[in-house]
Amino acid sequence: MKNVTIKDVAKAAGVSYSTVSRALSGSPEISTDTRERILQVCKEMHYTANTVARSMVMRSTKLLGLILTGVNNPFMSELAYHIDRQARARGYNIILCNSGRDLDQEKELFELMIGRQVDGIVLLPSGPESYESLHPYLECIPTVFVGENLRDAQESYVSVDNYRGAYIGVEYLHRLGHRNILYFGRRRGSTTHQLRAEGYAAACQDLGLEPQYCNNTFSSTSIKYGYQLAKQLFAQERHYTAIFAATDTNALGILQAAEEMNIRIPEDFSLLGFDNIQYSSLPRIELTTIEQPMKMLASVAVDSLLEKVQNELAGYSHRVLMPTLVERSSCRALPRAEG
Amino acid sequence: MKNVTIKDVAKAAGVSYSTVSRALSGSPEISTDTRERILQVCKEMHYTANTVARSMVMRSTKLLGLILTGVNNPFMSELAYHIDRQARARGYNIILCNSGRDLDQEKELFELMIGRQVDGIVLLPSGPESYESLHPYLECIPTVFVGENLRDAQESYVSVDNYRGAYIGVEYLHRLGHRNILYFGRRRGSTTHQLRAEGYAAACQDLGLEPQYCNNTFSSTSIKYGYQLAKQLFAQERHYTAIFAATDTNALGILQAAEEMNIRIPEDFSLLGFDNIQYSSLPRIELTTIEQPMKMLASVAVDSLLEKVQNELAGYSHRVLMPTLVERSSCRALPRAEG
DNA sequence: TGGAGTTACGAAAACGTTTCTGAATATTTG
DNA sequence: CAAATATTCAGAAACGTTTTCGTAACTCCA
Repeated sequence: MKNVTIKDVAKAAGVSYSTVSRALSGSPEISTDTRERILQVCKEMHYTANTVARSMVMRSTKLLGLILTGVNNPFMSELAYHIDRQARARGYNIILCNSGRDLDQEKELFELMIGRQVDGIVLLPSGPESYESLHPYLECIPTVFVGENLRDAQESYVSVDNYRGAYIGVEYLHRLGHRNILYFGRRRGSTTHQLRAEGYAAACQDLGLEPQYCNNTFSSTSIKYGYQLAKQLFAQERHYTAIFAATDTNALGILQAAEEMNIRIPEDFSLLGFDNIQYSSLPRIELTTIEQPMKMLASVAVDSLLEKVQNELAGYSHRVLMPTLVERSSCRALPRAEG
Repeated sequence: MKNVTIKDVAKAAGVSYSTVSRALSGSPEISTDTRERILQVCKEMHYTANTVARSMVMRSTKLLGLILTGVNNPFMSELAYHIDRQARARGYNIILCNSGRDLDQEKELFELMIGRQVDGIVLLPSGPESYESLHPYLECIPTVFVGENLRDAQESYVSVDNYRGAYIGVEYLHRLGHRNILYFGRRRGSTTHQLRAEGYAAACQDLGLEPQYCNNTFSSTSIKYGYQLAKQLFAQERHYTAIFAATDTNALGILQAAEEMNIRIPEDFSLLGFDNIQYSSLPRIELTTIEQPMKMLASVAVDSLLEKVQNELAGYSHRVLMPTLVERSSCRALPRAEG
């Protein structure tokens, strides 16, 4: 079962090795009985074709690079899972690379992947700067950006409609009777965040609400930053009945700060997140949130990447998916008196 | 920047392509000035070596297969992250494959990886059956099992000392004054679970405690199963002051059931987990648990795999790491009267 | 200055496939 | 039944590298 090549099979079957190749690839230029004889010999000898050699001549590795900032992030690991499933269903395998949210590493990884002759790259970018930073590579290798909204960039991307997501979030809180909704989290830095903030502002405008923000508009998206910012926030007087957190991780930080300061959610105020990472559905967390359809995101990402791979002149495509609200128990309806 | 080969460089530099190869590989059989001239041309032409072609002749792809049941599991994604970091530091990339805890898929993936000529495989197995099931492949390709304790199998593995982990868990609860500790979760099916149960039993014996189990000894490790089993359990009278859950996911299920039935933790009973997945450190969860040192696990796994890869006749190695207790807020000391 | 030893490089083989070209045999057709 | 056509296979080229082998050209010492 070790290192048996197509030549060994050919010798054993008494044919030339090109004939074996034809038998294996299902070419019509071969008689049925010799094909079956060869297939039989292949089975007996435990022949496994050498994909590397095939890649050389076919000029296609059937490999996709998956470059992300860190699989240990629950959002990314979920995406990675579905991307692998979808890719394998299409006959591809994926090479996983963690960039650590570092633009230089990201570049290095692109070079590495290009050297490895991957057929395409699925990129969960470090940030909006990635597009600029990777520009020279993008014309060498089919790439699809996922998660980040590239707007009018000349490159394929798949993302959720962050603007609309924020909008329906505000609508939901409004429907529950909330009239003072604080937006918590980044408002610029990435298009994702910018669009969410814009959607929030637009909904407020349309519903006649006064937009409210917390002072630090550049905080990171980690739980810890959410926690620190929330601590600051809770030291001040509350003028809101609901908080709309820009990400679930931010919301988790809020939860932690609230816990420490004996603030009850949703009794003292409602909390709405964005993303629906796995954490959010855990017992005692039960975060109401706007969901990114991860499986669909992954599926569409792979599909539009492969479209580009298989059709040189396919150009780029922008796919924007609809987010949906998932209700759990971090938001409550306000009594009529306050509405 | 597209498809420039070593021959193109050679032509541009006015040398044979073997000379270019020598310049790139740092061979001493070349004069310093031609080397530098060639390197310069390489840079100008944006030459990137074709790793696939190199793999063919070197008979090494510098690729490792990573086969696990699902990266969307927090334990695995954490491990995957560190495995990638460690592998890349050693000059390897990893191909990620999700087996879905399906033995047939696992086999298929092994065959696929062997066809792809990966240098070795890191396997987070579907279960203890994997060893038997994969036996024919294991002699074809260097493999290291991680997480699962293979005991006296003739194959490399890296795992935590599950027996000892359970033991120190019981010791800890005993120190807090608990004398009635219920063991919650699987007791057989995987060596991991078997060893944890054995460690629990041994500690009870040594400390003069009566071991207690819940009836269903074959439940799965998911949150949902933990939840269902806990619901059953809480319908009965409590004879314990602490529960030792076999896995953090089981503990999460317990938390959920307790929440629903208005049982408070740690006031009504203490809860101790095992694994220290990321979830466990979240606000409102704050699970005290026995930690598996993931980073170390990953690092040792890659190291012992590469040892096997680089030295044909290295044989196998068994590495067992020490778990540690991490205290959060799901356990409390019992008042003296009860101790 | 001539032969031995060293240095620097070109030519060619090899890695394991796929596929193109051509030829031998089998089959059909006028 | 001969000629045209189809079918089936062998041989060889190609993919882009690394490395072995061979050989010019150079260096060194007598």
